[in-house]
Amino acid sequence: MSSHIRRTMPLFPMGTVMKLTDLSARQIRYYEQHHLITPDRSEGNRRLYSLNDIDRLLEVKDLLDQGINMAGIKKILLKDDSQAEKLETKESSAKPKKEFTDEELRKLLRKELINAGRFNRSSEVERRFFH
DNA sequence: ATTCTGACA
DNA sequence: TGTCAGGA
Repeated sequence: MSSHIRRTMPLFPMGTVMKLTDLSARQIRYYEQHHLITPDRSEGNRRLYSLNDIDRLLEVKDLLDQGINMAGIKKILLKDDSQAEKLETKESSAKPKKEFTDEELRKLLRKELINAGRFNRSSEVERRFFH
């Protein structure tokens, strides 16, 4: 019931998302313009992506690798959204999409924690991935 | 060093 | 989509 805040919490900068998804910054920003993702912004106007954003980008990459164009991807993903909303409104949300192994996340997140941890000590992130 | 927006030889 | 400029 609070997993939502976790998956929507703004966590990673562009560089990390690029490595995690294997997509270029250009592509990632392009998909945002097409409303496939809506990352938050830091005070310095830097994009901050959530775990949901990562999952969404990986779905986009899958469809892309399948030869589907932006129009098709939008149709598929935006349809998923309307369905997900109807489910949430009905109390029954089920979206188990863990595309990463804990090791992968820990490795890529360690650097984030070194920085974020400096300001946000013993944060939600640390408890989630290192305990 | 990293990311951002706008633009296109 | 890549890539470069000019800022933050």
